[in-house]
This record gives sequence, structure tokens and C-alpha cells, in this order.
Amino acid sequence: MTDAVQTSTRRGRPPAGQSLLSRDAILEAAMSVIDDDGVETLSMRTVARRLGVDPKSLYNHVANKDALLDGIAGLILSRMVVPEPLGSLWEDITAIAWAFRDAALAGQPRAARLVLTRPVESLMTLAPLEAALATFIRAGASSEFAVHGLRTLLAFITGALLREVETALTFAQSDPAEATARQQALESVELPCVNAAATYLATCDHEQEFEFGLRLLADAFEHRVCTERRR
Amino acid sequence: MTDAVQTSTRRGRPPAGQSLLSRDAILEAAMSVIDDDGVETLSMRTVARRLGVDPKSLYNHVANKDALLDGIAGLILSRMVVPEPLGSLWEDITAIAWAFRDAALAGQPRAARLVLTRPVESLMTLAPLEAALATFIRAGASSEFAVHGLRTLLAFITGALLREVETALTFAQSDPAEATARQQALESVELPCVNAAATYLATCDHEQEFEFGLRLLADAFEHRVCTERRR
DNA sequence: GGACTAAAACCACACTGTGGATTTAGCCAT
DNA sequence: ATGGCTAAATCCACAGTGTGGTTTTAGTCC
Repeated sequence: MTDAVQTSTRRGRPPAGQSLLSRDAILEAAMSVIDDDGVETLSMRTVARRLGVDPKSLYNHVANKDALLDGIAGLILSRMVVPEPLGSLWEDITAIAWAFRDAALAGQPRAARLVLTRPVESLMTLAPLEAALATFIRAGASSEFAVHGLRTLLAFITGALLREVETALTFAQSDPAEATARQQALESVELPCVNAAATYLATCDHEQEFEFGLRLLADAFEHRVCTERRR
Repeated sequence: MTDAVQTSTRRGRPPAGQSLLSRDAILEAAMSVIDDDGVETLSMRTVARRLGVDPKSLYNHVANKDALLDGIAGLILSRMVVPEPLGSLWEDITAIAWAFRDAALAGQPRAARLVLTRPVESLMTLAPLEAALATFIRAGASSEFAVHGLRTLLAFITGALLREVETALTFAQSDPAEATARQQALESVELPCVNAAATYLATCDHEQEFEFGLRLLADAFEHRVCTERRR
């Protein structure tokens, strides 16, 4: 008796109507691998195993691993729900930024790296892009300013989320014992400003930081648009 | 005659004074691998080969590959030259940001990923941190504000540089043919603001974008510090 | 001089991405 | 109908990866 594995190990093209593989099916399987076992275990072979399929079969639908990662990033980002515009530049920019954050951080934090680590602008669905630009335009900005503003905002968001994800992975900064240890380390060095700010440097509330930067940027946008329109 | 490879393949501890390996030597070798053949070829084995040494010997000085990457990132960042303060918040913040950018982008662009991809704040030498905080404090900001401001600035810088590096790797956006292709693609879609901004979306001058965002942030900082001091 | 340790090498494992060749099933033109 | 063509699956194989465990040597301290 030969060892017939239970996976349908037939050689040629599958009968019509029930071909298991497709780009979408692969992306979905990859997502479930990430959700169950983490990003670091994701590989062509683990995805293939989950589908009960030969690893090389994936290459019929996905160019290579990098393309698969791009696909996943796009998938995550495509789930962003673009908020309805309320009218004010400040409110709408803020709402869009939080919506982006929610989409990127949904699921395992390590999956967010995929989104943030490759050029977001390129794989962003056009809907959120239009929403962001429209917000600027409605407030009276020029197209050129809108693009610059959008890119500034996106850079801030990317950087902030990346920090959030990375620090969450390396050390548990929520642990108060470690926090006080860091604080003491910062106080025992010969740098006056670092000493004075040690309390605030030792901990980091990511949501609060996000809000701070966002508020600063949104205010600056409003202010700039006013002066731009005035001339 | 046995096959004695020319690399000093002696088994035990090396004679005193000439032990080839050390944490610094390893980091240096890793840097030269990156400079010569790119980040993607960097591995424990390639570094070891460059030193004419067994791969496992590296583990006597470096915990694992991730620690080695951290070391390289720290090394790159430690070469940042902190500018002398000139006095105004705007000038000094800007100068520090550009200095950071210069340090991160020195050498192969792919090496910058290492710096940006792990928690910068944690591996930053304390000197630039002190400089940035001092700039805020001199302008009259509270320590708390200084930390928030610094984190906002750092998030923006990180995001901007990451975009710069990633887009440089994926597509050559300096190619004018590709640029017009992108522009036409953006114009042929049914989204008014995207259409109107297609010209600006199709290309991206990274230095200019960096300057725009930086100016916006620096202005906002100055403005905020004034209002904060006033109450 | 003997115990101990630091720093090197060697052996080995499980795993990765993917190039190339083979096999089958459906499709299409004659 | 039949014969070629192609799409989609499989198997085989390779070079390369990080690193756990063991062995060997050279220096160091009592």
C-alpha cells in the first residue's frame, strides 16, 4: 500500500469549476496564515500547505513572494472605510487619518509592517486618495498644495504607525517597571534636557502621540490654506 | 595531502593580540558587504566569508542576526553630525532634520531601511536627542511639549525617508516616460480631484516634499510654542 | 600545574524561494 | 471528431539561510 496523502495529489489541470487556486484564494489563505501563526511564518510553502497544494502552483497566480506581499498590503488597505466628509478641513483630515490607522492596525500588528514598508501611495485604492484631496480642495487649496499636504500627512502617519508597531514588538513599554528603569537611565546621564524630559521620554502613549501630531498638522494645514487663498 | 583551505582553519582559540573577531570588526565587515553587494546579500555567512571565518564564530560577539542589524543601524545613525544651534527654533529644527536625513541616506539607499525599520528613538545616540530637545526648550517650550514635538518630527522624517527609499527601489520615478504614463492613468479615472492633481501626483521630488513638510511642521512648532508660552 | 573559560571551528537540521521539466484537462479551429 | 495549444496543477532539485549542539585549542587564574 503506497502512502497516498489525503491531499488531492493529481497531476494535471483540475476539472472545470473547482479549481481551488486563484489570486484571491491565495491572498485569503495568506491572510489566515498571518492571523493564525504570525507574519514571520508566512512563506510560499506555508501558504501552499494551508491550501493543500504544491508550493510551485502558487506561481501560476502570483509572480513571486514580493508580489504576494504587495497583494496582502493592498488587501489590508482596501478595507479602509473612507469617512463621509463633514465640511471642515480639520475634521475631515483627522477622520481620514484615523480611518487609515484603523485599517492598518486591524489584525496582527506585525501585518501592519507589510502595509507601511512598501510605497503606500502606489497601492492605495484611489477612493481614500480622492477623499483626502477633495478635503483640501474644498477648503480652498490648490491641487499642488493638496498633493504636498497629502504627502506630508502620509509621511507622518506612516512614521507614527511604524514606530507604534515596532516598539510594540521589541519591548513591552507598557510595563511600568521597565518604564521607571528607562527613566532612571535617562536621568543618570549628563544631558540637561534629556534629564528634564526623562519622564516623558520613558513612556509613550501611541494614540496620544498620534493625536498630537495630527492636531498640529491639521492646524497648520488650515492656517496655510487661509494664507494661500488670501493672495 | 589534505585539502587545507587558505583561510587560517585552526580549531581553537587564536593566539593573543591577533584575534580577528570583535563586535566592531563584524559590524565593519557587514557594512562593507552592504556597500559592495547590497543589503539583500547580507547574511551571517557572507559576513563570515568576508572575514575568512566560520559563520558560527560570529555568535560569540553578536546574539543573532537581528542584533547585528540593530548594530548596523546604530552605526549609521551614530555618524550623524549634530549641527551647532543658531538660535531660532525654525532654523535649528530644520538643520537637525536635514542632518538626520543625510546620515540615514549616506551609502546605499537600501541600508537606510535598516535604520528606519526599527525603533529609531531607542537606538539613537543621545547627542542628537539632546540637541533636538534643547532647541524646543530654548524656544520656551515645556519638556512635555518638546517630547511630543520631537516624536511628531521623527514620525514625519521616518515616513518621508521610507517613502523616498522604497519608491527609489520599486520604480524609477525619474523616468519621464513612466511619469506621463502615470499621469494619463490618473486622468482617465472618474475622480475629479485626482484628475485635477494628476500632474502633481505623477511625479515626486523627494527633497522638495521633505522641505515642504519640514517647513510646515517647523512653522507649526513656532506658532504653538508662542501660544503655549502666552498662557 | 591543573581547572576553567573564551573563542574559534565543525557538523547538521529544518527551512526558504524558485528554476525547470512533466503531466493533465479543457478550449478552439479545422 | 480530432489534433494542436495552452493553463494549471505536480514533482525534482538547488543553492542558500539562521542557528543548535559539540569539539578543540589557547590563554588565565588559583
